[in-house]
Amino acid sequence: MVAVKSSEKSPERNRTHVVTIYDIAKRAGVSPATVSRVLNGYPDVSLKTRAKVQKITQELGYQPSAMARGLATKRSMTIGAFVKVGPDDGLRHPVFQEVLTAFQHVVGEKGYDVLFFSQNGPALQREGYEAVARYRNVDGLLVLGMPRTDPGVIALSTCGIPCMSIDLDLIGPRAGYVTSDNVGGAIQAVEFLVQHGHRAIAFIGDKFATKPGHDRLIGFQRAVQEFRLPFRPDWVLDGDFTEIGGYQAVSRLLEMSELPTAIFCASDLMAIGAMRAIRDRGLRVGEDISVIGFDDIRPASMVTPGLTTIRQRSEELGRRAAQALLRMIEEPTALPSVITVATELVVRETVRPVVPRG
Amino acid sequence: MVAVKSSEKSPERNRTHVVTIYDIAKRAGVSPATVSRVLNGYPDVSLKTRAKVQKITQELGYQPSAMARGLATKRSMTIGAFVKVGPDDGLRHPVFQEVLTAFQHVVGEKGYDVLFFSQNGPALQREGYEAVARYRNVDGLLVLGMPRTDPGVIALSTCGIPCMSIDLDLIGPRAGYVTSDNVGGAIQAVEFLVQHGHRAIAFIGDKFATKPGHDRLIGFQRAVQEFRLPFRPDWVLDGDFTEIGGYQAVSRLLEMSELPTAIFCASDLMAIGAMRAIRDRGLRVGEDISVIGFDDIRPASMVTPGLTTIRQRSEELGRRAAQALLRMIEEPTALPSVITVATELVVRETVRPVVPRG
DNA sequence: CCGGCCGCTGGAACCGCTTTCGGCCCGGGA
DNA sequence: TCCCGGGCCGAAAGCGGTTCCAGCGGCCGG
Repeated sequence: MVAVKSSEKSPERNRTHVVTIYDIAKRAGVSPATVSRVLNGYPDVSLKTRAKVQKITQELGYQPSAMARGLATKRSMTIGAFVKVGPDDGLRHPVFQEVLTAFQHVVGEKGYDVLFFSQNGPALQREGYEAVARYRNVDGLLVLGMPRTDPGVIALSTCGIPCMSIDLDLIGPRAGYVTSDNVGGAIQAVEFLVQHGHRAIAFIGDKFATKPGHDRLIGFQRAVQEFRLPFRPDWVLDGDFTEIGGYQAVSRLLEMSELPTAIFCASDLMAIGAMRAIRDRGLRVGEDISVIGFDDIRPASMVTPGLTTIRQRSEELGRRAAQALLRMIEEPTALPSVITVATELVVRETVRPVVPRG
Repeated sequence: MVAVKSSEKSPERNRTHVVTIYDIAKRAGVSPATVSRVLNGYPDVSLKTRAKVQKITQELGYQPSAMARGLATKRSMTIGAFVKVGPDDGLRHPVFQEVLTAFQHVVGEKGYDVLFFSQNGPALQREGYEAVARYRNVDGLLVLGMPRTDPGVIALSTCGIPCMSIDLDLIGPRAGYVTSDNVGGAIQAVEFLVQHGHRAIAFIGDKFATKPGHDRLIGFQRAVQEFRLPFRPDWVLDGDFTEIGGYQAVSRLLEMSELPTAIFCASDLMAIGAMRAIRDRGLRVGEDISVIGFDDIRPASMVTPGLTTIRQRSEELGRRAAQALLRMIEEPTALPSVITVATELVVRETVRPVVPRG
């Protein structure tokens, strides 16, 4: 009898039946529509009904379902993120970490969660970026450090989903981006070197696959021109934006017959590699060869001597991207924005006045 | 006429109507059920129908909807992640980054994406962790570095959703965790110090809010006992697991009348702070005072002298957590596992043989 | 020759929630 | 007194899939 009773008279307490708004409705003697209304805070419900529904909602331990809601609403309160993966990239890259935390913080306040797409998943491999984003029904997209060489990534700019990218110039009707003033920052770096008497300056960059790499080289060249420095093509090397790459590039550089007095590395990681290369060569960084980096990642302040560098305001990058994205999501007519945030010179100890060579 | 035609004769091409399996079904002259079957690769569909449906699916540019599928299926192919936020935590913490990338990599292969819950969102604040996880219908949970002081976090261990945590001992019917062998690692560290003749050893830890902090202290104490070292309570200090905390703790330490010959820091960040404090005090790290850290984060190899430390195999932590989680998700009867992964000593330059004091 | 099984397919009931449309009731102005 | 408008609420049609169940025809064994 007990068994019968429990399975017939209170079917809503069955096994693991999740409680729905129908359960609430039945128990409160109202319609599901009304329950939905109070749950969503619509105004046109009498105080009495509202109170009753809320009470029962509590009692039953009701939990809404994002999937059901999303299906009906066509909004998921989710931001999808494509972030570059690689040995020194993605979650592993200090700049990106800051960007991401800041980003998540501001979208989080509005109730969004962020979904990291796995880039080795079968779906992405087969269907491509846009398909995955659409599949998950994300309200917006963050694209972080992805290479511009991937056509699938470029396609995101025209897919209609609001989209902000960082370090990649995706623009489209619903796509904008934010980036540091990389060329300005590079000029800043060279200028600082020049102020210390350096005129023989090498540049370590990347294969120009990334926008920052490209822009920083542009900035370097522009500065060379502006300050009428000698330009030596064999002094611009590829360091792949990694520590080891920087090490190798500078090792090669130091074997040349004629040496620069300063090295501008387009990333701190490369700069740190460069510093090691210099030391391994028996030279002193600062005294013998000045080094300046770019990014101002955490380790820059930890190494000795402290790395002078151009700081990216990563927290601001993330914040601005988030704000712009939210705007695009919330007002369908909002135009996409391209935002560039200024860099700032942080001087530590790796740049010293040039001393005349023997 | 044209207008009429386009709005009456081909309603499926209306505005932005997303194409559904019904559209495919109609066009292929089959039922939606059949379409669903071929889309999901069920075997019981004739080759002819299958081919036709696939062709039309292509033509129409059909995209499935995760929300609809999830609603019907009760699976979301999503792993939810709660990761600690804080100035030196979460995405910003080097160990966690490795863990996360590895984790995402392995779950990604199985088609899962990972959803980072925003911890400042209104929902989480109001409803709590479990509610949010349930709301999003995640198939599994990753809990990373969350404090054990939060009852909401503890509750996750019994919420029924498969759950793996790292650096936090959540266990329950569907909850396990993976952690480094923190006490073993700490013993390893002390042992190495002892082998170099050190007997006066200080310990910098945290407020014991975190499991790693707690366990490393336990390990330290156990080692002290084992090697019959003098135990000085005033030589165990709180460094808050941050660089600045380590700096401050060691600064205080160095003002004492009697100094240890070596310092064991329960994290590399603190160790790096410690190194700076030692230098600022006019002492040389290594020569005057040895330092050993824990974690082996990237900067550990970048500072000079290179930091000797106990490495956490973070990549393995993430991988194992992912594997265990997948197992729990895929086989409902799988028992939760608690996994501990061994640490490994990496010797660089901050530990030197003790020299007798003046 | 007939019953039954098997391969294939369609019908339809969900999954849990939102939202439009309209109805009911009540108060107030004409 | 009648009508209109507004506050409150219910019915029902989706949103896009999945899956159980039943049905149909053909083939095989008895």
